[in-house]
Amino acid sequence: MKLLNRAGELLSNEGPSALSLRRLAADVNTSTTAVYSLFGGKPALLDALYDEGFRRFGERLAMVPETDDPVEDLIQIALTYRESALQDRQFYVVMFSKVVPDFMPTTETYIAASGTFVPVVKTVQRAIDNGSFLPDEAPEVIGLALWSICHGLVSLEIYGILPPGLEIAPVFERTVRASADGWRAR
Amino acid sequence: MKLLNRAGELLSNEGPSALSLRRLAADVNTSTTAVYSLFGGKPALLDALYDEGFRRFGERLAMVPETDDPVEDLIQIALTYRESALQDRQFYVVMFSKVVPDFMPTTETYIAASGTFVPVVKTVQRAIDNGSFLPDEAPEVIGLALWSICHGLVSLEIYGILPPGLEIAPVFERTVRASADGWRAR
DNA sequence: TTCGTTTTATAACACTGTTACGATACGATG
DNA sequence: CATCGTATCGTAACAGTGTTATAAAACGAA
Repeated sequence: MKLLNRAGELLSNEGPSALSLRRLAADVNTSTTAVYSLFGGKPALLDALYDEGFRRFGERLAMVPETDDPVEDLIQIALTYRESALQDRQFYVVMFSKVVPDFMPTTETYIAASGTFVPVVKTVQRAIDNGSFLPDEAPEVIGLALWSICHGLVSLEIYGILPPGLEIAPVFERTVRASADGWRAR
Repeated sequence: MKLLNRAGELLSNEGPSALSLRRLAADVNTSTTAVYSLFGGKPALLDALYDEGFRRFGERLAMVPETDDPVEDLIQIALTYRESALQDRQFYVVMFSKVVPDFMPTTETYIAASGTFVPVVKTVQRAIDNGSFLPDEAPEVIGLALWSICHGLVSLEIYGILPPGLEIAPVFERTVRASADGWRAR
């Protein structure tokens, strides 16, 4: 579908505010009505982009190889999280921020998006089975903690709210490692 | 200024999309031009709200008492962070998310907002001096890590992206404690 | 071909932020 | 007190947005 591709381009190249239906329709030589018959409106279009964003995201996270050191695997997943987000930052803000007021993903696409989180929980489970992490805490909780650190740091970075002059990449890695250490058996 | 108060109310009660200049002007029996002569436009109004939001935020964080256990103080700051954000969640999304496309705070108000972060760094410094945290890492980095965890978890919570049926408050606290433990001397 | 459904284009509606223009109000200066 | 200058305000218009009613066109099946 040309409309969806162009919408992704507009979003990536010029940001959410450039994604107007008239602009989008003109770019692919059609009319705004097409968006309504094919998707159902702008929220539905955003929903499709949301879905596409999580698809790419999940693809990249799933490509992180599985070693016999699950904690190190988590670190690599986290680093991949950041790289993916920065690579598709306009998609990222659609997925994790409120660029369009009142936009909420369909529960259907939301559930599909939640699948992105599964590999993290599985890796945490391996770390627990491994004895690296204490079994006191549910793997979902530990996974959520690591997920939140990634999300928090990356969104602060994308929005430019981080202290200036800070070399973010190494700080990100050390932070993730420190947080993982917090769950470690000792 | 009645305009700013009403803007805050609209933002808090009905969300960012209800904050239109005509609506706002009508609610205080004036005209949209007032916003332009008094503030300079909608971005400038948002800037004022941004400032107000960080002022409240910083006030609450500064109210956390200082004990002789700086690590515990950090935990309390984090819990206060979450409570404050949830209490003024509409302000929070203006401060930390992109509810209005292309809105960026003035560097002036941005610097003022950065002051909110100072108590965190100071408390981390006390924890390092105390011997609770290793001196290997700059206090800004540790502070940023804790700050990011708060931001990440809270924004996921506000946007409803968290796993349903999850009791968030205790998870939040355990997560923050685990992350603080990650920096601990051992 | 003919019928029915889907997709499309045009145009309008209601809404948004913004601004030019003129009127009003206010405060300090003469 | 009068006058001037500035700041504020109201009306109206402009350009842009998402959305929708209506009608035309395209397409596939009978």
